[in-house]
Amino acid sequence: MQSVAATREANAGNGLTERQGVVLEEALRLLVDGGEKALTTAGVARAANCSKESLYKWFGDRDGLLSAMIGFQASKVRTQDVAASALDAESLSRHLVVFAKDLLEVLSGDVSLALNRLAIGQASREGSKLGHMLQERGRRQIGRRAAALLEAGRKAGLLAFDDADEAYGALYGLVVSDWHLKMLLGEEAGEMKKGFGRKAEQAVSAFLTLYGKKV
Amino acid sequence: MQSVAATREANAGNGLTERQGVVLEEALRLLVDGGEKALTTAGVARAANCSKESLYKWFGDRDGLLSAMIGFQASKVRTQDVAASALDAESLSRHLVVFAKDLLEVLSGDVSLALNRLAIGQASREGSKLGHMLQERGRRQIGRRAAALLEAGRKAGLLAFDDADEAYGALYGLVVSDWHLKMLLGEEAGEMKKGFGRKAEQAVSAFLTLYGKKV
DNA sequence: CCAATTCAGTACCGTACGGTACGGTTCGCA
DNA sequence: TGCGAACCGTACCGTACGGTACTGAATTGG
Repeated sequence: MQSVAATREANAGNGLTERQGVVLEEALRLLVDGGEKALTTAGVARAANCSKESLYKWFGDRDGLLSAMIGFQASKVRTQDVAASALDAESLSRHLVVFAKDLLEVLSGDVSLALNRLAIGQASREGSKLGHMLQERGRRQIGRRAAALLEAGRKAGLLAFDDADEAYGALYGLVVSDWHLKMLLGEEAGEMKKGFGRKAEQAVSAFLTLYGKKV
Repeated sequence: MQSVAATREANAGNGLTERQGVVLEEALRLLVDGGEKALTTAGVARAANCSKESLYKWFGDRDGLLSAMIGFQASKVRTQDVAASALDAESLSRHLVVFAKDLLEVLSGDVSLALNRLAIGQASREGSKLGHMLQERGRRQIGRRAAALLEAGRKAGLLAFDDADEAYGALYGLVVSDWHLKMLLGEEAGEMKKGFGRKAEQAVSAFLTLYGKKV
């Protein structure tokens, strides 16, 4: 995720130069370390060894910088699709557990938490532009991966549901419960991560109880 | 919830004078309307017709004001306990649906969303004091109500679970899914509220499939 | 009727931030 | 070698905020 290759790809996808990518990386680090309050234009310029003038030239204003940060980070996250072939009950369960663990890992990541906090903090005013962006470019991605997995399960006769969104909502809720909110509120994520594996398996087991086709 | 009686009770519980309660009420209104950025000391003083000096005398500093706002709001929410007697399968289900609807109503409330956004925004620095406070005085309350309900269901032989926290986590996840996050990110809550009833019933139905004792 | 307390209203101070302007430097290119 | 674009570093400006100090009015208790 943090590799130079991923960064370069993200730049290309957003029409950013490499230098600008480095600056955004540094801005994200500042945001993760100190929250929105630490994300000042002067601070970013100092940390990235660039001038404030360049920041305004590249990103317009502070909000433009925030948007660029979200877009930049989102374009670094690539979700590989699962081969829809050869699904049996056991492999479906395994895929679901992997998905659940990935979901928990993503949601508990430093940068994800920081960006969500940022967007939530700005949600009151300004029509929640950042919130929509985060929703669209972040959650939609992982939602599509889940939808594909669920659809494959149904096609293979292993899952039974009418509304895919409803089924996904149940899966998401069983996996995440209120952990995301707790982490957003500042609960130490370090100690929670140990329980992710067990939590993911329990959630998938419950999900299959609800939506798995009886055998 | 917004009645004068509730306000007075909240004041008494926190050692606040009536005047201070009015000020906090006004501060909450500012926060709901304009987010944290709109919650300036001068703004609160102007809106509440008090002096900044009084604000600092009563609450110490800005953080003290924020803490007082959370404590004030939390002490206005009273969760009535359910009579543990006369539980049959149908009444348990009904109670669970009511709980689920209440939960969704609370989480989608203006003040709740604003305070959660506030605490989340401050979670990066400062050891997330507000986050813990919100967690302790807000979620714990409703968590206890749910725990009591689940325990009553188990005592009556209607529910089967080993770990009450795990069962509550499943119930919470099924009910809330990712709606809370979406609302925190700024999704219009107005249109969602119509679906609360159906959502609550579906969630309870799923929960009973998982944890209801077979008959 | 007076003294003490409380508080509203305002003015004030230091600071920090967003945004702009400018001088100096590097680098690519003709 | 000369030229222009890009850019760093810094200085600067206006504003807004947190927090403090002061003044005058209202209230209270004796």
